[in-house]
Formats: sequence, structure tokens, C-alpha cells
Amino acid sequence: MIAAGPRQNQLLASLPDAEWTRWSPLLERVDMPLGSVLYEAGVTLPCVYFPATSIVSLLYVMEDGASAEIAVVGHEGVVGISRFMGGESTPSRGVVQSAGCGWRLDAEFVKAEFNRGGPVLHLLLRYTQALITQTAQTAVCNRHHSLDQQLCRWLLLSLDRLEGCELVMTQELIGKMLGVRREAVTERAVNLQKAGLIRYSRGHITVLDRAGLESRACECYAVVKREYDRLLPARLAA
Amino acid sequence: MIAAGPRQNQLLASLPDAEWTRWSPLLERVDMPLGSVLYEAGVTLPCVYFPATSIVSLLYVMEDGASAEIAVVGHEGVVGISRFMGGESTPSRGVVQSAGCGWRLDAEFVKAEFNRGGPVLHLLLRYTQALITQTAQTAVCNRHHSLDQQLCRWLLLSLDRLEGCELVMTQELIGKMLGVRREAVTERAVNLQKAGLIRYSRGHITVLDRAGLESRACECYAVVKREYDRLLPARLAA
DNA sequence: GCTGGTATGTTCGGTACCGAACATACACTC
DNA sequence: GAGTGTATGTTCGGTACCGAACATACCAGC
Repeated sequence: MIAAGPRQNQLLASLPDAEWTRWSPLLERVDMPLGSVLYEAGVTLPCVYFPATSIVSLLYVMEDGASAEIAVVGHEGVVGISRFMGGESTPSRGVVQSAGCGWRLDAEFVKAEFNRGGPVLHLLLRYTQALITQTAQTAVCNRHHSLDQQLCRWLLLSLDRLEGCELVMTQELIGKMLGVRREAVTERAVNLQKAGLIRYSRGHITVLDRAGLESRACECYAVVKREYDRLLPARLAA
Repeated sequence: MIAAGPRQNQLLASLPDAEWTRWSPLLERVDMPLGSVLYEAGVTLPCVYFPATSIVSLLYVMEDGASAEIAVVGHEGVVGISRFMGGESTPSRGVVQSAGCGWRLDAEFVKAEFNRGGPVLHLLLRYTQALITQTAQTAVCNRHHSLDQQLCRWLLLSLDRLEGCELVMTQELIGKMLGVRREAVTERAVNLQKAGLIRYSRGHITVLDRAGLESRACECYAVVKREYDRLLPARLAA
């Protein structure tokens, strides 16, 4: 297990020394419990978050209350890109999907660092491009692939952002993320369990056969992973 | 009708004088016929395109040949954001969805201008955030809304990027963009025509009742439009 | 004015998911 | 160890779209 420091976040870990010296005194550790909302749609968030052991879902909630996940952010990324992209807010919401901890910084500070240009600018922009790819692939996947495939993709995306192979996550929650009914998730989960790929009980899902999930998922997972690997600095050894 | 100059493109039109002086001598007018591919998935495109009267679809094509539109770019935007975002390529393809003309610039030049910081950086980043919103909303729409609603949304997005109210576009092509069968588009189009909202024949679609389309579309269209209006400089008078 | 190609229209069986209702079962509290 | 709340399991009718097959109809060129 990696020591629980700020550099568990890959973006923070990739900062050159000069930047790190400026940033590290300002980093504030935050606990991120399941379900907590980091920012609301249309609201300017005061802080930018760098998840370490937590996973954050960017979720769009419709007028009728239905929801759908836009993208997911873990230790590889940052929550609050609108603060340096210039729009200051977005129509989506940031919700903690897997409890853990992370680090935060004043958004104005990050914005100022971003506008200095150089490594911070380029690192954050490459991350943003990766995030765009994930969002785009979510659109494609929602259009063409079965819930079975999507669930596999989603489990894999989560797994990549966790240590170990257990997700603390009810099927109800997964339904909210994928934008389907809880019952539909249950049916698919039953099948995955029968196939020996996962095991679960009351909000705990253990992945037993990662390779099996990968072969059952659609191409979307691999496309996104390849782009993340290509665009971002090498991952820390797990 | 607006004079067919580079400043028909809203991003180019928003450049401050200093930038415009540097950019305008380098702008090259390009004809963009229906179906032409501006860039392929995974390939570094040499130029960045600023559509004027044309519309470009960012399209993801799957391994089995099925496709789905990620987003659409017209006179409000730019094609080739990966060249300044730093990834240099993306997994999607840029295809001309509505014939017209546009302007292009050497991508290295745009990248250098972008990296100077200042107005160019901020303009392009705000545009990129708008594009992210469109992509995200496409994901949501693909998940939750009926083809009927999606077709209305798509027609409106196209209409906003055209002068007049006629689209030159077969139902086959629309199917490719929306990621559905041509027959499904036909069924919905028949209904829209019966309802008096559109009229069409052999690749020409005329919108008769824009307000009707808006009320039949899902909230996604309005969400995206609001973000574009918020994030980008005021549109040119139509 | 006939012909060939492209665009649109229609039908039919199949399926994946929805919405609702209800059943079970585990885990914590007292 | 009984009771309560949450998580999961199952069923059933309905519907939107798929895949395939085929019909019509417009336009261009000869």
C-alpha cells in the first residue's frame, strides 16, 4: 500500500519540484465520504479536488430526477476543471462514488498556477483531454452497448481507481450512475456472479476475474484506458 | 447574409486586433464538401479548422462499423482541439456533415499562439469547455431520451449552425450520426412531417416550425445552448 | 419516356430494457 | 432473538428500438 500522501494523486505526483514546492504547503487533506457532493450544477466551486483513494462521479441530474454519469475521476485526475477552463461551473454535479480521501486546493490558486503556463498548464490540459475522451466514449457506449457490457466497463473503471479488488457500492447506486433501474443492475449482477466474475453481498462487490470482465466489456473500456495511458504520465506502481 | 469572410466564424471574429493581425494573413479558405474527413481517429491533424458555413461532426466509429456522434462543430467553434490540448490526436473522426466552407490554419501556429496565453488561450479553453458540455449532454441524451426527442435536438443543433432553415442531409446520414438505423430515422421523420414541424424530400429537410421542434426536444438541447451562450462571446447577428 | 440509382416508406418478429409490484434475506439494534 | 431497515431477487406486461426484407418513389441521364 502506498503511503497516504498527496502524491498518491498522479497529477500531484507529476508536478516538477518547483511547482511542488509552491503547492505542497497549500494542499489540504479532505475526507470524502460516500455520497458527498463536491459541487452542484451551475455553482462555482471554491476548491479543486485531487482524489487519492476516493472516486468521484461527474453526474448529470435531469429535471425529472433521473441521472447519468458523464465520467469518473479517481487518483489519476482532478475534479473541478471548469475552474481553470474558464467557465467556472458546469451543468453536472460531482458526487463521491467511492469513499476515501483526497486533497484540495483553493481554485483561484490553481487557476493562477495554470495561467503561468508551462508544466501545470500542459499537465492539466492533457488530463482534460483524457476526460473528454472518457465522456465521449460514455456517449458512444450509452448508444450502442448492452447493460451487461456497460456494467463490466463501469466496474473496470472503478477497479482501476481503487487499491484491491473490492468496491463498496450498492446496486442502487450503480443504477444511478449508469442511468438504469436498480432491478436491471441486479439482473446483470446475478449473471456476472453466476459466471464467477464477481461476488457481492449487501453493498460489497469483489471482482474475482478481472480478465473475464475485460473480455465481457465492450471496446469502450479499452479505448478510454489506452487514451489515459497515452495522455497522462505513467501511473505509480500499484 | 453575412459576407463570406473568415470572421463568419465566431471564434475568429472574437480575436482582439493584435491577434487578428497575426492570424489573418495565414488563414486559408477551404471548401468542405459533404462527407469529407478532416481528420481520422488517432492521427495528428496538420491543420486546425474554423468552419464558416459548414458543419462538422465529431464521430466515433466502432470496430464493427457502427458509429455515433460525439459532438457537432459549426461557425461557433473549431475542429482540432487536440492539437492545442496537447494530445495531438483523438479516438474520434471529424466528418463534414453539412457542406460549406471554412478556414484553416497550421496547427503548430495555433498551438504556439495558444501557448502565448492571454486571449487566445482563454477563448479556446472556454470553447473547449462548451464542447465538453455538448459531449456530456450527448451521453445523457443517449441514455435517457427517445429517438424522437434526440432527432429534434439534432435538427436544432444543426439549424443553429446554418443560415436559413434547410438542411441538406439524407436520413441515412442522420442515422449514422445518431447511431441508429436509417429506418428508425424515417419513422420519426414521417411523424415530424405529419405534425407539420418539418418538410423533406430526397436529402433536403426544411424546418417549418422551430418552436415546435424545441418543445418536442428534450432538455438536452436547451442545456447545451445555454452553456454555449454563457461560455462564448455573443453570436453574430444572424 | 425509359432506366438505374438513390432516397424514403412499411412491415414483422425479436429483444433489451422499463415500470411496477412484490418476495426474500441479511445486518444491525435493542 | 425479535424487530426494523436496507439490499437484493423475481416476475409480468409494455414499449422502443433492432435486423431484415421488401415496396415505393423521385431524379438523372440516355
